[in-house]
Amino acid sequence: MTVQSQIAEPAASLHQRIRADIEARILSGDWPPGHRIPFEHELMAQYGCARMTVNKAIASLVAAGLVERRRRAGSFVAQPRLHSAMLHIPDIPIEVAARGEAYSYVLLGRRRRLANEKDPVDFSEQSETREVLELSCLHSANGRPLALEERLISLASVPEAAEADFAATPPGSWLLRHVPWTEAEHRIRAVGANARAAEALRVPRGAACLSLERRTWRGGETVTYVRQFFRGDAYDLVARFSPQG
Amino acid sequence: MTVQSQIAEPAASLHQRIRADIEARILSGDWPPGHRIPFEHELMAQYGCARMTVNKAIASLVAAGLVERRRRAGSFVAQPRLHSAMLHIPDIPIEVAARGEAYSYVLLGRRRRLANEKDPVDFSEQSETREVLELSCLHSANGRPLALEERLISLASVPEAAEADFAATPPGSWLLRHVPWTEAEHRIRAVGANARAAEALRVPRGAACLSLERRTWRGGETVTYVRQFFRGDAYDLVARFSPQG
DNA sequence: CCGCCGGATATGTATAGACATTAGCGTGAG
DNA sequence: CTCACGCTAATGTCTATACATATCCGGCGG
Repeated sequence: MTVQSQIAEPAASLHQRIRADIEARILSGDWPPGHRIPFEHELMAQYGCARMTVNKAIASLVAAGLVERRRRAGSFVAQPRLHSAMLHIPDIPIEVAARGEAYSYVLLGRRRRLANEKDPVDFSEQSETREVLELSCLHSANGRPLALEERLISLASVPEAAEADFAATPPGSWLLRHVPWTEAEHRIRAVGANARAAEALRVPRGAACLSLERRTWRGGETVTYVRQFFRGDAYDLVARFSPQG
Repeated sequence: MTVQSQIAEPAASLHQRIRADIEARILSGDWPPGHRIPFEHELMAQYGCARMTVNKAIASLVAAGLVERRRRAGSFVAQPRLHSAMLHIPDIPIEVAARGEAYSYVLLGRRRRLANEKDPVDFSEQSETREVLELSCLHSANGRPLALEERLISLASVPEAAEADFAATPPGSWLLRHVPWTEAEHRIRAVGANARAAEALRVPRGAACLSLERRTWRGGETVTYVRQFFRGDAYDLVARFSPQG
């Protein structure tokens, strides 16, 4: 439990400040999923305010899905939800299993190197080392190639990744479980298979593939960049959503 | 202003009931965007409760993006936001214009007919008539074909569509502006261009295209089904999002 | 006719207290 | 030792009140 040393934005109202303080603790990983946040009466004492004020702050965190409350037990940091109602970050093994198919996976390459200008993401902002882990792997369902994945992981953001066994666990699944993220961007395109993808996916060159690029941030820091080529005939992305969050 | 004749769910708490009542008025179109909802003191009187209770109800509608409040002026139904922070329903003319390109559009076909079993959506649940408007059109940017669109509009849900001039306004843009929706589902795939798409988009057969299928509902009722084939080399979908709405 | 100013008004925030509800936990009975 | 029961601590809801703050609107003066 670290000292309350957050940047402490000049939030307008007290309940916003309380909310921001708690949110910062959660997003920083200081309070991991499952952690019990202080009781209302403790926060009341800490901030010297009425319970309604604390309640309003926590209620907005509940609305945002960051916190879950249980009577008598307390309020807890929610488990990160892999499925947002919107377009989510798919965990391929889980998706394949959900369709009742057998998932398999091969690690094709693993290299530790310095980031350079040709990389599709700029890792240099965040650290001088700029070390990245470059991985490539192939996901299959029922023995049939499904997706070729090429990934960069920032070792400045995720030093533990250097020791992870990506021959056993796909890097996407590992990251979803070990690294909280605050923002992501998908870029989805249809492309013809290049030589490398054609060979890995066992399709003719030029066959339609779905290219899914994703950048993921934690705070302002790039965590990972991934590009996945899916066989066009074997995968589709589905997103169900409403006009307002 | 219709009589309060909603289904009136057995909501647990008073502020939830107030919220649900207002939400129902908004989603039904009874209170259109821009409409001023009753003042807090009016709702207080109507429900015989304290202002904090009304306030809590309206605050949750603000959080959901359904309502905007202005001091001294009152609370208003928010304009539907075309861009949610997530994957939104793209309005192609606007997207093309935003890239600084010249948008053009041709209506290729328009037919009024009965829905049948071969349609990718089941329109039969909602009405006996099952009449649909079948449209096809081509979107271009700088004179270059961008997307071939095939669409079904339920005339039971949107009778006004029968009179709309889809030679002048693309059906997607018209619908976004005229019909509120409560839920949508995207299905995104990479496919090789079929004969029809190849000709319209002026690409070789089998060239990679992004297929975007979308079903849109209002309440439980299907409003429209659309399938768009984008040239793979001319379009990509971008979605930026956070773990929780 | 235009612009400035002040009051009225609706929302924004916060308080202190009250009662309801639920579920964790310890205790006592079997 | 185990199970059931009841106490109690936590959240859930609501009230009545207070003051702060932004802004629309009308009126007054130039």
